[in-house]
Amino acid sequence: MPLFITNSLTGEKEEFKSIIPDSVSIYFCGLTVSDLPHLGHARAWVHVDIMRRWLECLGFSVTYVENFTDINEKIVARIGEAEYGESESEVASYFINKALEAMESLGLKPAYVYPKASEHIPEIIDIITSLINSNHAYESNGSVYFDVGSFESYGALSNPDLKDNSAPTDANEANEKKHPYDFALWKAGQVSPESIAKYRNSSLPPILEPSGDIWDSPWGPGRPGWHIECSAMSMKHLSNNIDIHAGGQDLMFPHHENEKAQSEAATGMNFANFWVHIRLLETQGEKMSSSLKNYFSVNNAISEFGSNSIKMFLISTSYHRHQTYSDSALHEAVERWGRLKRTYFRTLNEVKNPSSDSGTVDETLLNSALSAKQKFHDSLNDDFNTREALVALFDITNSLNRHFDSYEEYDYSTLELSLEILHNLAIDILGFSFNSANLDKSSLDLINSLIELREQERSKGNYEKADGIRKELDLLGVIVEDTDNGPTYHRK
RNA sequence: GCACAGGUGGCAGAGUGGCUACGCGUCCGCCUGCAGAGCGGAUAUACGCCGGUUCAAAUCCGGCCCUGUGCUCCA
Repeated sequence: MPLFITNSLTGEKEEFKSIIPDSVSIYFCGLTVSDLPHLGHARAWVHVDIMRRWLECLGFSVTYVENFTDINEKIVARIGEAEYGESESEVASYFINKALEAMESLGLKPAYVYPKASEHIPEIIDIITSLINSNHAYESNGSVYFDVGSFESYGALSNPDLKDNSAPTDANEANEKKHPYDFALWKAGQVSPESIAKYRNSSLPPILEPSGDIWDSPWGPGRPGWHIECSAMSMKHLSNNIDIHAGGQDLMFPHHENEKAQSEAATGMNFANFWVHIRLLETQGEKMSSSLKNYFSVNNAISEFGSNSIKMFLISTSYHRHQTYSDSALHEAVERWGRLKRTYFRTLNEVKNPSSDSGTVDETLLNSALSAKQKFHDSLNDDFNTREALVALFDITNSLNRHFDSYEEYDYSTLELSLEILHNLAIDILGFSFNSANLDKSSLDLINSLIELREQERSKGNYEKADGIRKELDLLGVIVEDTDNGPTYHRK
């Protein structure tokens, strides 16, 4: 079964074909860095990370680019707040570092490059100039707007009602534009105090002077529009025609619609062949977002539940359906991850310290492992259905546990094969990590001697002492479990 | 209002014409010094509403209701 991806442009699941054989370009519309990344961002990241890993697994060489929007009124609004910084660029780099940290703790594969809007002003000016020259854009009072009427297929992605002349538009821009849907490519001057007032923390002194960084341009000093930044970065770091342009569902209009229009008007080429939109994470009936102040930051979530459990939660709903955050859903994810991990280590410990080999192949286990692998592949090929892929993983864990509980002697060759499959699917493709942080040698020695001591007490029947030691270990974050082959432990 | 996506058991969430979803939770049993894990079984009469097509509909068609997102800050 070949890979099928839902293309927002057509609304259909389409067979994926890359522009260049064996090579895929992906651009992901990254964060506007005006706040800490939250679980909603993590959801998009984790799903795109799996898409990228799966394409690599299919044999494609993937060039993955993810930008940071570091020019934005919301960033300006936070100047002088807490330790964020005294200028737009300082605030932006503070939050960029936070985002990069969050990505690392989520175990995401790094992008080929993380371009920043502020470092692409010459490219942005070049595109705007060519749009003006080809009559797709016009200058007005030192600002430049894209002329929506000049681009025939405007609206193909999001289907807005262009006849609606009452469409909401920025009051300050209304007089400068020919059509309400025309959008700014370049905005004259700095950010006005009024336009950031609503984003400014009310406990802070208001910013009274026009502020934010500005750059020179043929139309006078000003700032680039939001949409043109991504066009410039995508074209520079990938090409004029890329395979996949991904982002959150909330970016479809106006951001992606406008990116597509201006890019295609400028180059005459299809900007992206596949548009992929990740549906949003909701909490209590509304989307999780910085502006609604209902978010759970990635770092807080990870320190409370651990990176793997968070990932388990986020991929337990496929990317093209929205997901609801709740405590019980998180709890379920913690349990699901625990089940996967425990079976993995149960098998690994057995394979590392084999007892007697049955010498026969457990056909049930073998077939289950092989068909689960196939099911996993089919699931990801079916529009990256991560929930179905997880089902395949649990098919393997169930078969392994059943094998252990059904026989006295084990089929080690199939155990090893199953373990290898489990490792490949869970680690290489879904990006989980079975290795908890490494302990230093003295901690390991301490744990081992405590476990040994507990065994001695147990063998003497001193269960009270043994349970006390188990409790101590628990406080150290170490869970001891007694099995037929002696005690094992894992970290919380 | 317009556009798009959804509505599935206690929860969560796959499934696109006939076949137990996986899981979490709850209950019972086995195992165990205990705990945990695991296994076995049970529970859940599930498919928003109303029509239609069909031997057969959660699945296809039509209408309606509801939810979310977007409609110039947003993953």
